[in-house]
Amino acid sequence: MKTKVTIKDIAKKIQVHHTTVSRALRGDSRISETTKQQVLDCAQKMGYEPNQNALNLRNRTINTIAIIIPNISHEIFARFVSLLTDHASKEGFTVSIFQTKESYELEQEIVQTLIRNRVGGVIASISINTKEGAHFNRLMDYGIPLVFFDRYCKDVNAPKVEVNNYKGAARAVKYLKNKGFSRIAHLTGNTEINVFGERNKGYKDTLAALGLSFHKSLQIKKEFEEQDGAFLLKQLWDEEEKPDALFVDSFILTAGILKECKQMGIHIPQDLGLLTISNERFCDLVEPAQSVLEQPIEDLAETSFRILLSRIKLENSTTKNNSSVFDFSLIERESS
Amino acid sequence: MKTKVTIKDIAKKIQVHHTTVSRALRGDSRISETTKQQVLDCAQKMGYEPNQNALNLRNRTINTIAIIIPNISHEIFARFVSLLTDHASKEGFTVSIFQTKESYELEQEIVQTLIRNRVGGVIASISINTKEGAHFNRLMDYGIPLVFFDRYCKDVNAPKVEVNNYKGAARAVKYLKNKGFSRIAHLTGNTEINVFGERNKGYKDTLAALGLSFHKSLQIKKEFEEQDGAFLLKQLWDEEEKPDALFVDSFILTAGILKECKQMGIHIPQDLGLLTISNERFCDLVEPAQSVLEQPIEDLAETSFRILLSRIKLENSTTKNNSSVFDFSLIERESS
DNA sequence: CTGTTAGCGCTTTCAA
DNA sequence: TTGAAAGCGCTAACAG
Repeated sequence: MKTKVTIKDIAKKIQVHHTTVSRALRGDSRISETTKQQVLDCAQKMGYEPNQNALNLRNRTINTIAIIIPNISHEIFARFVSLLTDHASKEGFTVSIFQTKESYELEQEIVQTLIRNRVGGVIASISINTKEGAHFNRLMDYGIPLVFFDRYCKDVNAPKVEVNNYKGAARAVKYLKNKGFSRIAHLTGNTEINVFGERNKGYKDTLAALGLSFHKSLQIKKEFEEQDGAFLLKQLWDEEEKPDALFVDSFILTAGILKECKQMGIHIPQDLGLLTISNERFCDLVEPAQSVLEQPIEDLAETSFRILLSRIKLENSTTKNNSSVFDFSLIERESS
Repeated sequence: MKTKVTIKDIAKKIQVHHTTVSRALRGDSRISETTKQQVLDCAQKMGYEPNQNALNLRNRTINTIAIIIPNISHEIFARFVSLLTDHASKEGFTVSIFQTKESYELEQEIVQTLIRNRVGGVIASISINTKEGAHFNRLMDYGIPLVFFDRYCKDVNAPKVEVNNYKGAARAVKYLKNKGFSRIAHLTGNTEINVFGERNKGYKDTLAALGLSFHKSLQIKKEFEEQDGAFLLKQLWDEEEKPDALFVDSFILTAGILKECKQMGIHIPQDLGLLTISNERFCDLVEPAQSVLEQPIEDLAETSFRILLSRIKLENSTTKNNSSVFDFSLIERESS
């Protein structure tokens, strides 16, 4: 208990100055082999571990990067984090994960914590309730590199790594039309957020382009929950003109919809086609197996990290704002 | 860009000593209201943020706790982390998450990183490949409080928060027998790990107690993957005496099993009953809806944090080793 | 090859 | 009510 060994302890032990110990520990070439060995042995024996806080303070450089996400228990974020951690640890970085729980206030607090900790870099996907990006701008004022992925603040000038949501939605609508559906509704989130807004725009534009007159966009302006799906379905079913297919922005909603359909005796895809944006594993296990638009998470994670790393290394390049856009993959299953 | 304001900058600005600034910032009662206001205003204006590294170094106390888990993309861990973060942030702690990816080596590295960072406390669930707990003992040597949850090292004397795996397995076997199944196989992980070992023991003992002669335990000694489930099922089906029910330790395996069953024309639960230990959402959406043994994650998270917090506060109480054990919930659905 | 000095940003004595 | 001095653990610049 209470083994807190410092370089001074080692120094005292073997009768040299603590700077010598510091040098030996870092393999400075100017230290004699004998003392170097002595120091190393002694450090080993005493169970020395460098104090990272002291190093951070001294060197003003921190090998920790932080990820800010709405909720780790969404498959897409969990997998993104997992992949990103792999990349980061290969480069000697430690990754800390922070959840906003879709709260603007919490997001601001988190960013403040990161500034105080002077983290080396930040990768973020903003909460559904975030509109203003002042907190992220402060982060960059402090010289902390920032990269957005998926969801971002329009008023923050940071690199973005994202999926082409407009194109994806267009593809979804075209696909559903080809499958014989013509009354397609879109269940989405707050369209003031880039991802939902662009999907909805892609949806609307494509309906128009294809000459489909039915259109109905329902927004959920908070964190998605299963019951929202059930609620929306009932609402749609109460109306005079029902949809014959749904383009859904989250599998959580689809889960609620599926359960409600079972209750109401709605058959999928005969009565209602479903196409969901989702990276959930097990989408193919549900009944019926769900068609999905999948994000290329590997690409997103790899690219986000690569861009962040380059920013961290050339600490000052504010100039070019290299962003990346990838495409969804459409996976056809039984639900459409 | 490059706004790094320190208390000295503020001090210079308003012509006082930097210690005065420090005091004012922390609301020291001995500072006059006027200077206090001046300092606060100035700090605000200059965008001052305290340097947490300096604080940590100075105060030797860190408001960060770390969670070590095998893989964040397992629902149970994701939800545990999510809940724990909530509790921690309420108490002013920041949570960092680390994944071992079921690698012993990575786990050791992570623990070393945490020692170097002098984190305030650690909550851990060990990797499948970890047998020795020397690294965790070093952590405690450094005076860093540790609490295990779910999976732990037997040779480390730290509080443990877990589920009664023996009892859960016993309950599973009894339940399956009551449902009319008699040839029950157990698909599990490395039984040298506490959770798998105890489940397997509970399984075997209960078979014996109930007078069931068929018993077959298959272990997967690495991270579970879907294909393992398919593989194990085929293996079981090749044998002369087939099981009529499976007690499965992870939904990932069950996913593989379900797909293989579909291919092979095995009907569930008619040909084969299934009961899985799982906290996956959407277990009720798959076909057929899966019966599960669920862990009380809320209790686990809340208790783990509470114990850790008490350890952090009374930094020295090595004496009483308060652990907790909870029970599984059995949720019956169509698969059994 | 090794020791001295100074300082990263902050707080805590001890004096005034 | 404020200032001066010292130090948390470490490294870098400059001597020797």
